[in-house]
Order: sequence, then C-alpha cells, then structure tokens
Amino acid sequence: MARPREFDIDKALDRAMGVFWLKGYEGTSLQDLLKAMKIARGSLYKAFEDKHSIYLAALDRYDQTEVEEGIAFLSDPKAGDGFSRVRAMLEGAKVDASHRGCFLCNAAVDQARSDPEVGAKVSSMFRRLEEGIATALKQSRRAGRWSAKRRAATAAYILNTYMGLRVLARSGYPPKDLQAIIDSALRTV
Amino acid sequence: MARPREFDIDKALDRAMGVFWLKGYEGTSLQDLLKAMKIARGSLYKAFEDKHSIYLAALDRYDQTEVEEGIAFLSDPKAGDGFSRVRAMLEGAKVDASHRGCFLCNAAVDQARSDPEVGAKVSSMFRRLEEGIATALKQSRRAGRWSAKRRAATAAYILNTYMGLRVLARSGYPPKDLQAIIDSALRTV
DNA sequence: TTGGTTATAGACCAATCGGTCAACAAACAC
DNA sequence: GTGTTTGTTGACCGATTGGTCTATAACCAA
Repeated sequence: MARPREFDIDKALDRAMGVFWLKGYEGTSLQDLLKAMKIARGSLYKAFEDKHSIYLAALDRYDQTEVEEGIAFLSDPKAGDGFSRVRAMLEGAKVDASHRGCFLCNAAVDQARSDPEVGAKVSSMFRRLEEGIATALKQSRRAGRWSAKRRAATAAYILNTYMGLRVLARSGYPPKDLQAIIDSALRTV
Repeated sequence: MARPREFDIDKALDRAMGVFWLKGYEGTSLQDLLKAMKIARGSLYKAFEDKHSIYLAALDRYDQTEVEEGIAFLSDPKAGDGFSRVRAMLEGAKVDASHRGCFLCNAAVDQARSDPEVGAKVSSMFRRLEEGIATALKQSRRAGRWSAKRRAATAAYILNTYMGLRVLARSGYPPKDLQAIIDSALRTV
C-alpha cells in the first residue's frame, strides 16, 4: 500500500475555513492557506484540486458544522421553547468579538453572484436555516398554532433579520443597539 | 499654466465604483479599473494616490450620490406619506437585476473589518440612513406621534431589515419572497 | 515663439499570485 | 529485504499583481 496522509484533512479544512471566513476568497492567498493549514504546497495540491475547490470544501464544512449545529439547536425541544430558541439564534449574532460575521453571509455577499457553485450552496443553507426556524416556530407556544404558510413567511423574515444583524455586527455596530433591533424584530412577530 | 486633465474625474470615479461594487476590492485589479475608467495607467496615478484611495473615493462618491439621494427621498414630504417612503426604500432592495447588492453593504461585509477608514465611512452612512428613516417615520401618519426613542429604535430595525434584503437579493433570493419579507417586517411596526 | 508646467501613454519593475514538478520518504504486500 | 504506491517537500514556473518612470503632448503666460 501507499504512504498515509500525515495531517487530518478536516482539521486542515477547519483552518482554511477560518482564513476564508476572515479574509474572503480573493483576499486569501495560497501562502495564507498553507500557513494556516500547516502543510506544504505539494500536500495541499495532492489533497485538493485547487484554491477554488478548497473554498467550496470549506463552505461544505461550515455547512456540516456551524449550520447543521444551528439547525439542530433550533429543532431541539430540550433547548427551551421554540420561540426562545429563535431568539437565542438572533442573539448569537450579536456577540461577534472577532468581527468575522458569518461565513455564509460573507460568501453570499462576495462570491454567490460570481460563482454559481457557491450560489447553490448558499441558497441551500438559506433554505434549510429557514426550515429550522419554521420548525422552532411550530414547536413554540406563540406560533405553534399558526398556519404553515404564516410560519414559513415568518421564518423567512427572521432569516432576513439574522442576515442584517450579521452585516451590522461585522462592521462594528454596538451590541447594545443590535439587542434593540432584535427586540424590535421579535416584539410583534 | 499646465495641460488640463482630459477625463472627467467624477465620471471615472463612477466607473471605478461600478467595478468595485460588482467585484469587491480584492477582486478588482488595476487592469479592471483602467479598462472601466477608460484612462491609462499614468493618468490614474496622477489623479489618485493608489488603488486603496480610489476605493475610498468611490465609497465617498456612492455616499454623495446613492446614499444622499436615498436620504433625500426619505425626508421628502412630496414623496408620499413617511411610512410609504420607508416601504418604497425596502422595495427598492427587492429588484436587483444586476445582483450587485448595495455597495455600502458589500463594503461593510468585505472591507469594513480590515480597513478602519472603510469602517468609518460605512458607519457614517449607516447612521445617516437611520436618521433618514427616523425622519420619514416622524413625518408619517402611523409613527409621527411616537416618542423619538421609539422612532430611533424602529429606524435601526428597518435599516437592519434593509441590509438583510440586500444580502438575500445579492445571492438570488426570489423577489416574490423578498416582498413577503418586507410585508412581514412592516406589518407590525 | 518660447518656457514652464502638468497630463498622457505605455514600457518597465520587483513582488506575489496560483499552480507544477522532481526528488525523496514512508507505508504495506510479498 | 524489494517493489509499488502515494504523501511530503520546496524549488521552480509563467502570469499577473500594484506601482514607477521616462518620453512625449497639450496647455497658458510671457
């Protein structure tokens, strides 16, 4: 047989994701990636096709870890009332000490338009997050009895609010003011 | 005296803005800029300091044209009831045939964190847009008698909604669904 | 017409970009 | 051990990056 790979490919992908997340696709150089992933050039090109495919793989990794975790939380009855889970999700966007925003939102803004593959992944995550929010609403005291249609519309509205928060948070909007926005957004849902 | 400049610097800046808007800062090369601005390399470096300063100037130009125009519209009593002006602003984000998003939102996501000068300009535009929205609310039948504090909170909330719409629109979210989000967002304000 | 000044054009530059490759190393089958 | 296969390493590649510089052109004052 052949020589086994010396590095953990998922760990390397996590590190690549961190760089893309912080600096964006165009703003990240191969050198940035190699340094963060702690592997040599040749190893990277054995494991991945090219820079673009690493970005796509990092986006998938973000999906499998962050997004799926978020959806699982939204759908988890043990995490409190459905409505409070939605609130917790929004408040999670408030504290962004690293000012990285969310990778999904960053990808939507700077790559989704020019890269159809990114666009498809972004749309998929949007849709599934919406479904997660709708599920949480269904399991809430307040919205549990609404029509499915009304819950779906509200879920889209909350996803939209979430994306707005991520944009404002990334550019340093004060957390206190973000909290006020969350309160306004949920007050009358 | 000296030889006069042959190109209109504001027109060139408009063109530069268009490229940055579409492709982002890192995604735009000097060649892209020269081609769009229709000037030669030497002329560009006579008129501007470097690529970065062109980006800042383009952001200022966006401020003076698009943002100020939006604020003027929001504050204009002749443009209908204050509340309907706010609605019109949100619906303006819905139709984004070019999928450019808004330059302000793009700058917030991909440059505001890493570039303090961009961050300051972005924050300034956010704040003034909020004031514009608050002014429109003050001139509305529905919110005219609210406290200034409540109007300010609602203005921040609407700005947040607007940014969310821009993100979703840029990645190809269907306009019909965006309309539903707008309806949800304004239903209970 | 001449001189001073500044814009234009594009050749040119070092540095960096993403990507390839050949030499070597490590694993297992036999 | 030997052979085969694949991972690792870093030198290397052409292309492109943002930016400089020189020769020339266009303008106005005198």
